[in-house]
Amino acid sequence: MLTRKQLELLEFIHKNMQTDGVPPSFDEMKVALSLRSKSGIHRLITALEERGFIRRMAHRARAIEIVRLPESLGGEPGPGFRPRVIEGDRPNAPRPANSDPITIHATEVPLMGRIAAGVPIEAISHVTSQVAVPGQMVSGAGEHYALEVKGDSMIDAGINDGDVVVIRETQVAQNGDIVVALIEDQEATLKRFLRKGSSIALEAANPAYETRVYPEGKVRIQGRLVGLIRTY
Amino acid sequence: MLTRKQLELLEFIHKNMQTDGVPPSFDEMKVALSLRSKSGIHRLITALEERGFIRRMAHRARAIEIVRLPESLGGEPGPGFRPRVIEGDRPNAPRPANSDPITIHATEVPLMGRIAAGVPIEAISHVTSQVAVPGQMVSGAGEHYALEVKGDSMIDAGINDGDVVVIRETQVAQNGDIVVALIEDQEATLKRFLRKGSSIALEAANPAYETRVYPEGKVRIQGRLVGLIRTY
DNA sequence: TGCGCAATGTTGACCAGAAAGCAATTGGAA
DNA sequence: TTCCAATTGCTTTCTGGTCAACATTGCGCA
Repeated sequence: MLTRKQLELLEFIHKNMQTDGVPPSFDEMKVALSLRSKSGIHRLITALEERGFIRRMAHRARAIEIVRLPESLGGEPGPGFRPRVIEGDRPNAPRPANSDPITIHATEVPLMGRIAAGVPIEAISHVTSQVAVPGQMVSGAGEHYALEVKGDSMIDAGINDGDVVVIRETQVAQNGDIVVALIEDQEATLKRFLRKGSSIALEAANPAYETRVYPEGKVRIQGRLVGLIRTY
Repeated sequence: MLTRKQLELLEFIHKNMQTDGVPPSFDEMKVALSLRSKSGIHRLITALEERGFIRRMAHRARAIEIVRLPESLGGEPGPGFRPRVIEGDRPNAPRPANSDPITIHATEVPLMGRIAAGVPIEAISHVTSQVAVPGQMVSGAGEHYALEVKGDSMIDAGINDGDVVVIRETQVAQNGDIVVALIEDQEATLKRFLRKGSSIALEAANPAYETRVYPEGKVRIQGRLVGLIRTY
């Protein structure tokens, strides 16, 4: 599955994680493989990702994670590794009867009901079902849940009626974040968050809706938008 | 199940992986089996893949993986063997190490590169990685794949730059469907499909882009949009 | 014995990927 | 803003994989 160079790099990353605790930077890898340019490393990394040995986040320093090791290295990936085996049915790609379940990097989050993106309709209620989401969407810390969007007030942000949004639970938000906000402990709504002095503006992404401004105490952030899933 | 030659090749690949850590190239296999041509190897490899003994990626150097070995070679491919094990932990919800696999209704589809939603950029290329998608998105028949959207021409349809779209392979489309269309066998683009008599209009969802009309023969539908995944 | 057929062997052309380098740009973080 | 890491574009060289066409071998069977 891997070429010599790819294997060499994977070994190096693995060793580095064991000794240093962190993945190496591109420059460190460059030195380790005696290259003069990082772009070579970049390509090897891409190849490793494509082959499913590592996972990474773009544009993040040292954001590499070893997902599996080739048999020849025969070891477990890093400590704390808990593979979550997900039985994925893969339509039209019949697996040989004897093969193991295919493992997919995904997670399931609870669908907690609907959220208004126009006039607030109803507060977050109970779990209605589970939705699978790609793993990278919920990476990092925090609890996550999903909501179905009702209304068209966020349409200019590419959030349509019927979309499912994935929310990370948090009490804080930065200017410009799209958040789930609970207004006066009553109504939950999905809006863009803007702090203006001591008040908070909740701005729709649709000129037909007015921005509403509340004093700080009236609004509680419940979560921040981290993903969106739409099925046609 | 296997012919003599196929078994011989499989044995060689296995030995090679054990000693070198990497699968042999076609040329190395050619030498090992005393052949004068790689194409014989190509056929044997194809046969082994068909019979489920190996897995591979087309057009990739040394991209062979042994999935199982015939009983005559002693069963298991080796300790530590784990097909496609990919991390999928749920942050803050650790499970006991010995827990059973959790079944999630999800599927993985190959990410095939980028697609222009503005001016066509590049045709669909090769697999860059895999993305997990909710099961219901790819239900029904057909092969599926994912593309990363470049450009803003579908922005009024809620498809933004950087979104990942999930495509079901098909050669036909209905009026109003959003499709991946290959224009003059050259450029792939994501547009709304509209048939007007014997010509086909590919319409952007952004007033800044013109609708382009082609004679029927110039446009080939490659797939239909069935889902969208966005990570913030 | 000779036919059909599948597996195998060979050649050679062709194209794509792997690897490497340098330069320029973008993105994130301090 | 400044720094550093990561990404991307482009080029070159070499290795590796694909494919079509055709020849050969060996086996089962009428």
